[in-house]
Amino acid sequence: MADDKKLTTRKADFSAWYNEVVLRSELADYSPVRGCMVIRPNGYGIWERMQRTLDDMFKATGHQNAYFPLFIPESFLRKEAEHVEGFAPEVAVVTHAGGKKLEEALIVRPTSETIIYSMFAKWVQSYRDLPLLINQWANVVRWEMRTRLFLRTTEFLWQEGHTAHATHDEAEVEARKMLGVYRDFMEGYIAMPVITGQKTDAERFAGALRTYCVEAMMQDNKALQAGTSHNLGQNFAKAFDLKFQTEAGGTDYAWNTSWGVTTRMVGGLVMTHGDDNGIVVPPLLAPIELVIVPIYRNDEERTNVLEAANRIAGLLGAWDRRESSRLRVHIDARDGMKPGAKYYEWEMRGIPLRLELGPRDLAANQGVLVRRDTRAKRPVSLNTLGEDVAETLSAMQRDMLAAALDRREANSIRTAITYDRFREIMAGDGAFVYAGWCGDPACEAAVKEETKATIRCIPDEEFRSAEAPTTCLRCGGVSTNEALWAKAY
RNA sequence: CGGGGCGUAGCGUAGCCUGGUAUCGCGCCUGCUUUGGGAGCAGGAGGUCCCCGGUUCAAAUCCGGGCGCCCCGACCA
Repeated sequence: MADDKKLTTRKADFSAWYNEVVLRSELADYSPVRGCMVIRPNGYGIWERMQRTLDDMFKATGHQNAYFPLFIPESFLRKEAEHVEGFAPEVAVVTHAGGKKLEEALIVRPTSETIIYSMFAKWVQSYRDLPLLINQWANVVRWEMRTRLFLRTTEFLWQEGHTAHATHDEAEVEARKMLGVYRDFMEGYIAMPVITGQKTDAERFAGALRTYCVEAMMQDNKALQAGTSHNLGQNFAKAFDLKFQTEAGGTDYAWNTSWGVTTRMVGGLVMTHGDDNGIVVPPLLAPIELVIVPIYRNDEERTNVLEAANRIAGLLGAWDRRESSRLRVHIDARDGMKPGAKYYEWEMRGIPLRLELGPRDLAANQGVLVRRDTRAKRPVSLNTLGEDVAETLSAMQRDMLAAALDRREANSIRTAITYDRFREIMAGDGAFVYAGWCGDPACEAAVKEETKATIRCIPDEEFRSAEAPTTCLRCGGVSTNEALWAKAY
């Protein structure tokens, strides 16, 4: 009777654990169409909070939202040579509509560079029209071979920022700035520490000059690319004739950037914080921060406890945490379900705090407060509950980031190792390995072939080792870059 | 696309070898008793056994064909 209630443990089978926990916490479900998923209210609630937070951050950095169409003329994709090569294999194409074959097939956007820069070309004439800073929230479709809930689905939700600038350097600053926004968001809200850095040519976005990324370590020591930001140079501007008159009176092609994060972040959240009891949602992203579970043995107690629960929920809901947001409180008043069963359910769903409230507590003017991350219980006075809850939530938010950071560093290797040792590590538990690279794509490819590990990025200064590696991990030649090597999702 | 597994009630499954009343658990509904870590009893609802064809008096079961899904690889946020 017990076994089917327990999750497969992370240790036994991380991949099976992930699938089960996503389904059982009701974040998402499979759809009738292969590779697509339905995002259920629990999952969408987290996404909505991610969206709202990021959207505010984009606005604060001067961006405006707009919306561009789902369908793009097939010919647009072909205008940028590298871009079409990168995306053609995974593009869904509409050939028939309105009962007729279309004269020109339409592609379902896999990303919107082509349609957006073709429109920018109409809107930009002068340097005075720059910079143009646009973001859109949208769905995109990429026909993937193998899919996994949230991590890789045929259709996914994302935001894509697209900007146009007068100079290369200005575009570069923008690309780096938005990478910083992503980092702040992931560490500050998802409590998911990331390494920032630059992609090698092999992993660079098709059509970009340079691609920057944020990479996070999951609990199986694999890397998750959680977001990317590209300096597109003038590649798309040239393809779509996005020109402007310069201050000096000449004409030049604009410099573009694009940057995006997706619903994949929800998967990152799950694999960063989840445990064998379910998911753990960081307080700032939790649709419900505190659930009150009333305990009673008869109608009279039920009436009293629920009355107290409602009073408390009302007070907490009005509790001002200085940023003038309200505590998001839910009372689980379902009858005929034992308190223990409710505990398990809310733990599976990762709700940050639980307040157990029974007759004995009321008599003592207290409740029992339980943290989801540590599952630690402690009695709290009802007189100071607002302060206690607010403090516990911020402590939990901090502790979750710290724990994830500790785990990442404990599973990172910065000392020089032989290639044989590297192979052992990648065949075993995996790790983030900081090691030298000669710069030759052939070495990078050979490592991938032999170990499944890839260069996740050339880490930014702050993440590099105190002493730079001197030799290439694979060939032993002179290292030109310190690289972060890991297996990836 | 290669390898593996699986399609039987909402979910998980037994039955298939050896053809004959479709099994069990969870969940769901009703009632009563319960409720401080996954409640108990009683009653009840729920099925194109993935699809099409064949063999047979009779097919979940045997035969042929198809479809779908999941897992592992090659491509990718």
